[in-house]
Amino acid sequence: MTEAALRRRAALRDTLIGLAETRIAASGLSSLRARDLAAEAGCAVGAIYNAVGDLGELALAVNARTFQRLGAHVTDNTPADLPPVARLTAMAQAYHHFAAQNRHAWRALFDIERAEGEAAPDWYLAQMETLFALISSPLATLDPELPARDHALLTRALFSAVHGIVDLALEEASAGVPEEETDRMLALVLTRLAPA
Amino acid sequence: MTEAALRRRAALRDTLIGLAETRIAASGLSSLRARDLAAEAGCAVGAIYNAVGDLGELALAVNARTFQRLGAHVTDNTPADLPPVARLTAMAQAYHHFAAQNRHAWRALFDIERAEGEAAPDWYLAQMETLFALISSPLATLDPELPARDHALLTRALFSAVHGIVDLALEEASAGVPEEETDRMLALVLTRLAPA
DNA sequence: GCTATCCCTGAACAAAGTTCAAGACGAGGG
DNA sequence: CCCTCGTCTTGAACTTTGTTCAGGGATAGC
Repeated sequence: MTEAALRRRAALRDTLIGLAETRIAASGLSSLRARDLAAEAGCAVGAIYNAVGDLGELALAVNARTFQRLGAHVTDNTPADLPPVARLTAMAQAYHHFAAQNRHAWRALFDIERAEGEAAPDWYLAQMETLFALISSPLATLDPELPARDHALLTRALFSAVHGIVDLALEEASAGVPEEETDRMLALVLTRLAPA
Repeated sequence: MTEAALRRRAALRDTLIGLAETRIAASGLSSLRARDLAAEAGCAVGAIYNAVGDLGELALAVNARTFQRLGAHVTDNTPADLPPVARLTAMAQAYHHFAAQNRHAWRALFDIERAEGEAAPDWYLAQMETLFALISSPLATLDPELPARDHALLTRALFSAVHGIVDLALEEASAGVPEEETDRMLALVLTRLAPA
């Protein structure tokens, strides 16, 4: 394959990822449709399968971008000079706000179903580690006595707990649970979890 | 419609729910297919749509049963005479075990996507309340000073946190996270959350 | 300018949910 | 016992969607 052909292919790939990102942000993962994409990108349906493996791969590419944005958002909204509990709370609330403002894209992060027993892709695990690392350090400051094993466990647990609270809150946001309430929930839980 | 016809219809409905339950338990929500069901039930595809509204409704019926079983499992595996923190831990671990032993059915509880902005069905909310009530009472014992508002918030938050921990743990169970580790995580979190 | 290669096109295929015209069936009356 | 009428059942057809592929067209190398 020649240079120019490779570039054309890559360009189409980028166009498609961009379109997919917009679509997912606007209407969710399930609104990703091959024919729509082809129409928007001005190419034939078949061309999509030359640029990306299939729609699932396209969704994964969007998820990779979303993960980046999520990580950046949390980092940017977590002042470095806060005491540990406040830091953890700020991070959790930043996570919450990102999820609330990017519902569809955020949902898509967890809605892609892997085939039974298939492992998560490496970049996904790496991104998870990045988020875990953010949690890990204030926890260590807070409680230097904690055995390494428990520390790792608690890190994961904290992330999962925050994720669960945000998940169910947004699930029922239609039922009128206001965002501040969720923020208070997060603060409440983290405050209680924090002191050893 | 005559008596007998109504009974036949109800019988087919039950058959279908049973088949759907088995299928979902074995291979997950996405393995529910109209043609397969018809073949197994020994009827034509069209007949399904006379017995139940559509496949989504069938999945909801299965979820209602799963919710019953989940509630019973948690209740049955939570000794009444434990001190509050131990009670909460026992409940969380019972929740975890049910989810682990009934992965597909449990997943289906949360995998049905409601249309944007549509409220959850009443029986779903009622079942949630039942689970919340189980959590609420040991929390009250533990911390009678907590304002009612915070108490309600903390109840929801606790449930969500446990749910999140179980969810991510099972998600990555393929990556070799053993069940005991998750049980320890739950115990760790609840122990820390408990004392005010 | 020729040829060989590879890409793009869009029609076709394969699932899957859902609908519907037509026939079968059963209940009630003659 | 048979006819009639309404209802249920049937399975083919329609729809939507992802994916493939044969064939035409462009492009690179000579």
